[in-house]
Amino acid sequence: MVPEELPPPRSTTGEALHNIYRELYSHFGPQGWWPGDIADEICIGAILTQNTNWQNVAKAIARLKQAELLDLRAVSRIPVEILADLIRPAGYYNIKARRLLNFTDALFNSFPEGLPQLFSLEMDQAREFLLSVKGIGPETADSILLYAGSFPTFVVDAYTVRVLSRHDFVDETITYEEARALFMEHLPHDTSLFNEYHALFVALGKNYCKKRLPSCDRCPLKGR
DNA sequence: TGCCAGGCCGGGT
DNA sequence: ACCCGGCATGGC
Repeated sequence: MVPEELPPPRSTTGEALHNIYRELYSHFGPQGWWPGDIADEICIGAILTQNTNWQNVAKAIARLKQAELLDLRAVSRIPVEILADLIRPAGYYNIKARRLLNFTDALFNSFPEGLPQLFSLEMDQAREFLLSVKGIGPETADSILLYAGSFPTFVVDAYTVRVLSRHDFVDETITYEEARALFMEHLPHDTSLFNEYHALFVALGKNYCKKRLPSCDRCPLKGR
């Protein structure tokens, strides 16, 4: 969603969140995360990228694609040891292989038709289901809902909290659900807005708001 | 070279 | 309800 389409904010918090979005968007432009990718690949990527650089995840995804396994039904049939070896470049490969199979097992047991059936639920119910899978926490669940299911849920990650706390907008000890509620309560529930906004936080965190080297001199949010 | 990356779980307080 | 160690590869 382009910032010009934002409806007028109804609170000072909403206004601040609008302004942050406008500034990030004008600086980085639309990010277009996972636009044409199929839902299966997005779910797999969401699990593989847990605490991991996307570059490494891309290597693992390429290996799965090469093996014709970029597909949840196919993944569900692979022995865990083989899967672990395939995704090795993503790091934490043993635990992530187990998590991928936890997900496909739970998915096809509860929803024989797979993702379309899961995504036919109400968002909160689909979220509950995802959170019940061992290895899927709130960020992974929200990523799957937003980027694979096109549900309007806000994805909070380490970058989000770091950016907001560096600019004294929230305390750095804020919980996941608190941070998510901040966005859900003060922004329109729009999938394309939440898609871009999350990706913009990542862009800022990677390029300016790094963990070390707080060289915020050129930060687009400088002074906010 | 060491630090970091688009978290989450399990055991201990 | 928090806190912390473990999980692992590859890039800068």
